[in-house]
Amino acid sequence: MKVTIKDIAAVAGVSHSTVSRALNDSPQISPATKDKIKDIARTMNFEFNAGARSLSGRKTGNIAVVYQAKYDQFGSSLYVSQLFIELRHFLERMDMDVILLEGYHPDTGASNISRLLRQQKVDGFLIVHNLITKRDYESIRRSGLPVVQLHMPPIYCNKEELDYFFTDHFMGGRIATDYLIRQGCKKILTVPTTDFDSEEFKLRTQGYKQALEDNNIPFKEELVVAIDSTYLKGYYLFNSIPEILANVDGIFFQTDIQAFGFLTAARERGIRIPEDLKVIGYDDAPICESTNPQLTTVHQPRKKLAELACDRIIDLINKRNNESRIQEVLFPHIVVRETS
Amino acid sequence: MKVTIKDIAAVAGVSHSTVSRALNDSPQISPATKDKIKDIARTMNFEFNAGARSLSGRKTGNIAVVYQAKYDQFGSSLYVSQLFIELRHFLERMDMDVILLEGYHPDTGASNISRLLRQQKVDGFLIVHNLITKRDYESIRRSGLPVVQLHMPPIYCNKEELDYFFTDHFMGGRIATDYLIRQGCKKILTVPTTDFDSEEFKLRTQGYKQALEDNNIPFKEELVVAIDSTYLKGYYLFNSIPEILANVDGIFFQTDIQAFGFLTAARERGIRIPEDLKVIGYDDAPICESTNPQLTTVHQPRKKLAELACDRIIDLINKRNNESRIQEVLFPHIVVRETS
DNA sequence: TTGTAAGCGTTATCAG
DNA sequence: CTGATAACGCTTACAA
Repeated sequence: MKVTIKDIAAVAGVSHSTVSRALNDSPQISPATKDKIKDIARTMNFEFNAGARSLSGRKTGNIAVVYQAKYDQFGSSLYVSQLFIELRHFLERMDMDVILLEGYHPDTGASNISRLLRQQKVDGFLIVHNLITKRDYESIRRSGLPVVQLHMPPIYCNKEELDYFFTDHFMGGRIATDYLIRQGCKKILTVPTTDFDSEEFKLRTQGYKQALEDNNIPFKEELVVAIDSTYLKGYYLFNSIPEILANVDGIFFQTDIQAFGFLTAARERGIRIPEDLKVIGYDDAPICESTNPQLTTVHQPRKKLAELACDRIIDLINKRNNESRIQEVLFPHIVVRETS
Repeated sequence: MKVTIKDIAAVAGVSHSTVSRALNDSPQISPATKDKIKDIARTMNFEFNAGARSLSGRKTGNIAVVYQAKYDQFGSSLYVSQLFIELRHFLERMDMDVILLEGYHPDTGASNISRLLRQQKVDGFLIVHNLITKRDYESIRRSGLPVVQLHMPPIYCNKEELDYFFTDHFMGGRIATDYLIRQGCKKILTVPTTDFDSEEFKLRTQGYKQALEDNNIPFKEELVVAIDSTYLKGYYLFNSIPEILANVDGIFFQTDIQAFGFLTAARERGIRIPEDLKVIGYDDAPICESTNPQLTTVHQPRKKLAELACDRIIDLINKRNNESRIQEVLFPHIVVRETS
């Protein structure tokens, strides 16, 4: 039923090792036989048996994408889920399958990374998760498998030891704030999220501070108000901090969904945006174009990020340019729409 | 470095086959040695080598989840992505890894199902996709691997041949409409999506018709208006069909996100909901609680669905109760909130 | 109840 | 350039 290299060998009248070499493009096979064998393989609908291949020391054809499930589909996880679509997209093009999982078993807390390593199920790790243990990074390193860290720096591992592709969250916060200042805002509120595990929001807030300083605007602690990354919390911001909002002329929301909720509430109250108050979001989620007015936001180059990460991990798997780490921090940029 | 059953055998002072049997819970091994071996395996941090295991005819430990990527994160794919979280959740508890992929290669259109089959990379298929070819279903059947169809019936395969777990979309449309009628609505608009590939919306519309008929309300073609499953299309419904909306006292949106957009527009126009107009959505997405007023909607039992499907595929993989198909259609139910 | 040995499909080493 | 052959780690008759 299943066709193996031996079946092909029989048809081609050669040994199975010749078939293996031919299909793996070994230089020691003559072009003629190579072509013949490849033809036969194609017509017989041959695919390498994944188990056998991995057993005899070659690739599994699988990449683990390790992420952190957050159950709010509308918060930061929205960005991650979009990023994931891009990742799978590139990997599929390279004929890699994706094993998607969380870092730790939901019940036992056992490390999925260490399990996959011992099972030898994958050829590399793409990590979109900042809370992987030092121990796990070390296990991966000992195994010799490649890791690429994505989106955010790890907390329990020195990032210099890794290949990584991040977006510059500090710069994101800075350009967002600077943009509002250049639009004439003087009293700017920033709204990070209450997801305190994520370094990214701290960085955006630092960028916010930096922009204020650059423009000689004194920083005020009370103008940093963290709320959950949900529509509803954005919506009810007027209820939770009315005095602050009354004295503000610009808001930098650190996720789009918060801004979305806020915009709805603002319109109900007749607040004119951007005339009375300018608003900028973060992520450039598809939802931005849906708001009314359409949301000005900070775009994170998720597609580029995914592409770089996939190219890199494939290179590492194939031992190309693997003597040194590649570490890139991409700049976000502002997408000007109607709220600013 | 990697620990194998031979290493364990050496420590335990038995043969590697005894170790294999013990760890696989073979009845022919004495409880004493079994315990001893399991202990050693645990302390040595042993895991079966996935490649070797699959080669020698046993399980890969992988399940393919085949879905259809839709790039609008806020439409029907939202429901699917939530369903996927539930699926992975259950499978992870059973120590299965998930290979998530689309049915067909984005560039070549080659079947991923047929590839996985030939590569022998997975133990079973969970299909959340209605456009898989007949040919692929046949390949799976020939391979002897289990398939469970989820959420929606396949278009190119007779569903009676499969194990499946669906929600009853017809009934969903019917109860939604019937509920509006019992709230006093007489002229009810329904808004399916323009995703014409998906049978589910046709079924919901049929359910809508049935409810009208049950209540002796004449069906009118013009009261079925398909729009994209986006916030914005919902929002602009007033612009696209003003006359129709003026003469309607209830709306059954077939996805929540459409209703969400509509509600925003309605409030801007001072339309009182539910007093002037009652609205019901579909899916019970997290966003429902975020709308103002909160959206009454049809809840699809996604968690239950995921659980049933995972249990079933595990049973099938282990050849339990596999003589006949299990086919279940779950009923959705209404979650009453504030728009009705 | 346990051990021995063959075999799964592939790659790699060594001859020729 | 090609063919035998061993090896990868595991399961499973078959023997004991």
